Amino acid sequence: MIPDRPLEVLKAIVHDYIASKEPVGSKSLVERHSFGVSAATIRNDMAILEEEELIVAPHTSSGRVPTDKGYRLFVDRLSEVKPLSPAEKAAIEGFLAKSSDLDETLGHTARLLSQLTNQVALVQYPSLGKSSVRHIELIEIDEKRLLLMLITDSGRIQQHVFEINQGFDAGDLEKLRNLLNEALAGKPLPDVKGLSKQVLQKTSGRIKDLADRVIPHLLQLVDANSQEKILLAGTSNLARREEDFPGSISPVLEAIEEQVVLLKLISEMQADQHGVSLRIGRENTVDALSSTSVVVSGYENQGSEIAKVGVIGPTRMDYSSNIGAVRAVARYLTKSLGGSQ
Amino acid sequence: MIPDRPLEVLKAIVHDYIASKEPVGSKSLVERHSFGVSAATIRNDMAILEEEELIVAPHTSSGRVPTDKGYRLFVDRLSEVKPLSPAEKAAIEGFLAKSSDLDETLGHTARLLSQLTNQVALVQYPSLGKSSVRHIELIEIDEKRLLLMLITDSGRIQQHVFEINQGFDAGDLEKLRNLLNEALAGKPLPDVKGLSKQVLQKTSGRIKDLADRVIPHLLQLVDANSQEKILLAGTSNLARREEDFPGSISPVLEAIEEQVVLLKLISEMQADQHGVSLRIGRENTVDALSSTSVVVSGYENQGSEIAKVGVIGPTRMDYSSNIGAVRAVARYLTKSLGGSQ
DNA sequence: ATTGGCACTCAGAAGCACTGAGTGCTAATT
DNA sequence: AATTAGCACTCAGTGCTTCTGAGTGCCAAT
Repeated sequence: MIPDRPLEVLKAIVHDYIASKEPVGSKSLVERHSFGVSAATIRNDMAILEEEELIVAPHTSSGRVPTDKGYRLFVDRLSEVKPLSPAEKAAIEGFLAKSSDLDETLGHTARLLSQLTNQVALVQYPSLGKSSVRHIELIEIDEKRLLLMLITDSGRIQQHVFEINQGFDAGDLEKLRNLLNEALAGKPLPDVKGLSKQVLQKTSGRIKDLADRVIPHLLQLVDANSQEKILLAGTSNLARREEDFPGSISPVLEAIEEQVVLLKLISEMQADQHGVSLRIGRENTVDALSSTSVVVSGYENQGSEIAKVGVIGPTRMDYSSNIGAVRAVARYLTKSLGGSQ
Repeated sequence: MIPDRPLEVLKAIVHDYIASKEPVGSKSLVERHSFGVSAATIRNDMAILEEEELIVAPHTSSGRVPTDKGYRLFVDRLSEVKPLSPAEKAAIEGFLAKSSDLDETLGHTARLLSQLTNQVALVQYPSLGKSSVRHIELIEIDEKRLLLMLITDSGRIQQHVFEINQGFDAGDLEKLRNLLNEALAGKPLPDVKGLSKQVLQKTSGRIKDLADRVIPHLLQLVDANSQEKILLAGTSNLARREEDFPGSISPVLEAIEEQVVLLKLISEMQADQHGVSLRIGRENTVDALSSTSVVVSGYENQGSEIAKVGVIGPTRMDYSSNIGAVRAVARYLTKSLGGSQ
C-alpha cells in the first residue's frame, strides 16, 4: 500500500543514517542518491513515511530518523543479508579450528563475533535441559575423596569433588560407574533423576551404600548447575557507541550483564526464515534495552538447536552485516561441534 | 619532613574528594573538619602539599584534587584498611559455600567482589605453571573416540576429545591410564613433557602405539591451554563512574578486556605487607589505565600463591574499603579452595 | 504527479555579562 | 615563627541574547 519510491527513500534514509549518525534531510538525500526527482518530491514521500510512523523528526525542523518500525520494515523487506568477505570467512575457520574443548570454542566464538561485528557478542552455553548424558565418570582421588564427572553430548563437562568418610573398594567403584553409565548414557538430563532412582532400587549391599552417597552429588550436578549461562565479549564496543544512547550507557551495560534477563530475552526469540531472529528497540521486553537491537541465531548439535549466539548493539546498527555475521558464526559453530565433539 | 597538620589536611582532602567528586577548597575543609585553625592557615598547608605535588588545582582558582602521588601517600601512611561489616562477611561465606566446582567458585567470587566494591572485579584462573597434575583420565566414548582429561590440584579440569582411527583394547587403555598416572600424578605441569617422554620409552607394543597417539594430545592440553585466563565482572560499575574518566571510558574498557595486557599488569604486582598490592593511576604501565587504580591480592592453594583477585576502578576510589574487600575475598577464596577442592 | 519558491522553525553556536567559590599575598596579631 | 584577617584577583559555570542555517510545510505553477 505504500508506493515503491517512498520505500526506496526509507532504505536510503536507513543507509545514510547508519553511516552518518545525523538525521538525514531531503536535500542531502537527493545529492547522495540518484532518485531522478527533486528534493520537494522527496519531502512529499517523507511525509508519507512519517504518516506511517516509519520515520520521525527529532525536532520540528530537522532531518528524519528511522523509527523501530522503520528499521523493522527495512530488515524484513528492504535489506539483503550481506555475505561475509572471504577474509572474514577465513578468519572464522581459522579461529574455530584452533579450539579444543567447549569452553575454549565458545570463548573464541564470542571474541570472534564481537570483532567481526564491532558489537557486543553473546554466546549461550548449551542448555543442559536439551542435552543428554554422554558419560559419567567416577574417580578415586585419594582414600577419602571421589571425583564425580558428568559429560554431556554437547561437550560440557561438570565435575565435583566430595569426601566420603568411610572406605570403599575400587571394584565397587567400577561396578557403580558401569551401572550408572548403562542406565544413564544417552539419556536426556531431565530424565536422570528418575533413572538414578531406579538404579538405587536395583542395587543392594555395599554398592547400594556407595550409590546412596554418590547419586545425590550427581543430581546436584545436573540440577544446581543446570542454570543457563551466557558468555559476553566486546563490551567496550558498546561504550564506543556512547552517543547512540540517550542518558548513559550504564543501564544498558547493567542489563546485559544481568544474565537472567538476557537469557529470558533470547529464549523468547524465535528464528525467522533465515534462521536469524531479531528484536529492534522497544520490541525488546527489557526496558533498559529499548535503544538496542538484539540479533541472535541458534546453533545446533546433532540436528537440534541447543543454544544461541548473537550480538547486541544500538538500534542504529548495520543490520545487513550483523545478520550475515551472526548467521555465519552460528553455522560454523554448529559445524565445529558436530565435527570433533 | 612534611609536618603533621598538612598530612591531616591531605587525608581530609582525599576523604572529601572521594565523597563529593568536587575539588575541595580551604573553606569547605574547615567547615567539615575541626582543625581548630582558620581557612587561611589551611591554605598555607595546601601550598606545602602542592609544592610536594601531592595535590593539584584543576584550574587556577578552584579547589584541590589529590594527585597519584597524593593517593599513594594516603594509602601507604594515612589510611587504615576498613574491615568488612558482619553482613558483608556473611555474604561472602554464604556465596562461596554454594559453589561446587572451580569454574563456579571463581565466577561467584568475581560477582561477589564486584558487588562488594562497586567496581570491576577481576579473578585470575589458577595458572597452570604453578599447578601440578592431580589425575589423568582416559575414557572410551565410542569405538573411535577417546576423551582425555587432565585434572590439576587447583581443581581445574581440561579435556579433549579426539579420534583414533584404529581400534584399541579396553585393557590397554586402562594400562596406559595407570602408567600415566603413576608417572605424572603429583608432578608439576611443566615437568609433564619430560616425564611423558620417559613413559613412552618404557612402553612397547600395542601400548606404545596407543601412547604415541595419546601423549601429543596430553601435551597439547598442558601447553596450548596453559594460557592464563581472567574473569571479569561488573563492567557496568565502571560505566557508572563515567565522569571520573577524562575523554571516554571506552579505551579503559578496551584495555581491561585485553586479557594479555591485564595479565601482564597484575603479574608484575608484588604484594606488600598486608598481602595486597596496588597501582595508582600512572603507576600502571598501561597507558589506557592511567586514570584507574588496580587493587589485587593473591590467593593460595596448599600454601603457595596460585593466582590473583582484585578490582579496577577510578583513581578516585575508596581505597580503605576496596583494599579490605579484596583482602577478605582472597582469604575466603584460599580457604574455600583448601577446603573441598 | 512534480516542482520551484518562500516563509517559517528551531537546535546549536557564539558572544557577553554576572556570580561566587576559591586563590595568593600582605600586613597585622599572637 | 606561626597564624590570621583582609583584599584584589581569577576563572568555570550559568543564564541571557542573538545569529545562523539546515530543514520543513505548503502553495501555486508546470
